[in-house]
Amino acid sequence: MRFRLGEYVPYLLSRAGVSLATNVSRELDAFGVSLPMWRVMAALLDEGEQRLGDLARLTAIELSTLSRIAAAMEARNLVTRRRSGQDARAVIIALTPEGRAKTESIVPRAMDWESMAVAGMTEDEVRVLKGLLQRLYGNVAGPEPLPGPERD
Amino acid sequence: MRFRLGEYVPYLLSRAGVSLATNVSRELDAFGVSLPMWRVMAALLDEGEQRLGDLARLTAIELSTLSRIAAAMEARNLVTRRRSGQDARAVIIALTPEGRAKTESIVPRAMDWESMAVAGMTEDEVRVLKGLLQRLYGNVAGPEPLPGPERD
DNA sequence: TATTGTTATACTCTATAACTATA
DNA sequence: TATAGTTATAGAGTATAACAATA
Repeated sequence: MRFRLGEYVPYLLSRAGVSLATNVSRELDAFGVSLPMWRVMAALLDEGEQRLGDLARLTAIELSTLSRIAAAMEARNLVTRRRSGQDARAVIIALTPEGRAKTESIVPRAMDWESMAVAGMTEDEVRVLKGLLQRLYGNVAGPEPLPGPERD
Repeated sequence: MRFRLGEYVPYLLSRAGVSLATNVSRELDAFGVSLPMWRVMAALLDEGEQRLGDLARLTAIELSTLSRIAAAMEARNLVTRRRSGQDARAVIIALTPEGRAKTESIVPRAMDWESMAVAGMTEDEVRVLKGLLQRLYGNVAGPEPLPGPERD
């Protein structure tokens, strides 16, 4: 059984993701935010204010890393951090007006990055790609480490 | 225009890639190799010995990082480094017999990781996913930074 | 001069664990 | 006791640039 790198899904996924992330990071320099910061901003713009832990899951950023990123973003007036009223242990992260404005200024470029990534694909192919990536994530996400090759 | 995180390809790609990579890294601990090392080993197993620069492109690992990884792998007898005969500037990286044996011992588990990632997908869907990821990579790879939203 | 790698630096993210505050 | 975050530390990858050897 030969191992075919060019047909191996984890490789194809990683390679595409790394290359796209590298390009996007470079573009984000012009906006003065890092890629993880942009992910946080995009998540907050779409989903509204979030508990830090939920934001970590949403962005796939490790919690302690996100804690520091959130602190840096607060220092730059992009987000606020406040204790939850319901659960005083939880911290709610929310976009400031400045953060929202900056995020909205990036969104049009972000759409360009997506267009570039899927250039040459039909709308239907893009839809299929999104669906498959969502399903793949569902298979590999979650607290369970790695159940096994089949999940049924 | 609302920004839909759950429909945004770069996000879906990153989220899936990060989650899968985290799982795979954890599994690779048992083999005593890091994820970047496994990528290098898999590339060498499939494509044969490579110049360092080609290996960097193949694995999407930054060149200076790969240089250090290759040194570490050489120290562990997984690969050899030798100067190319045709171009004495170039360094050829090749699997040692031990490196090859270790790589081949990982391959079956690697196939499991892929199976887990695509669980629930038909063979046809997997084929489509691979094709789309390859095309996406083609759109975002290359020396050109970011040409624009359309490439025609 | 340009290219291939190596090395060094500064920065960032991850993994882990210890710790605080709250539930 | 368990959970939500914070903080500290060690390890590793990235970006960048300076450098050596070769083309």
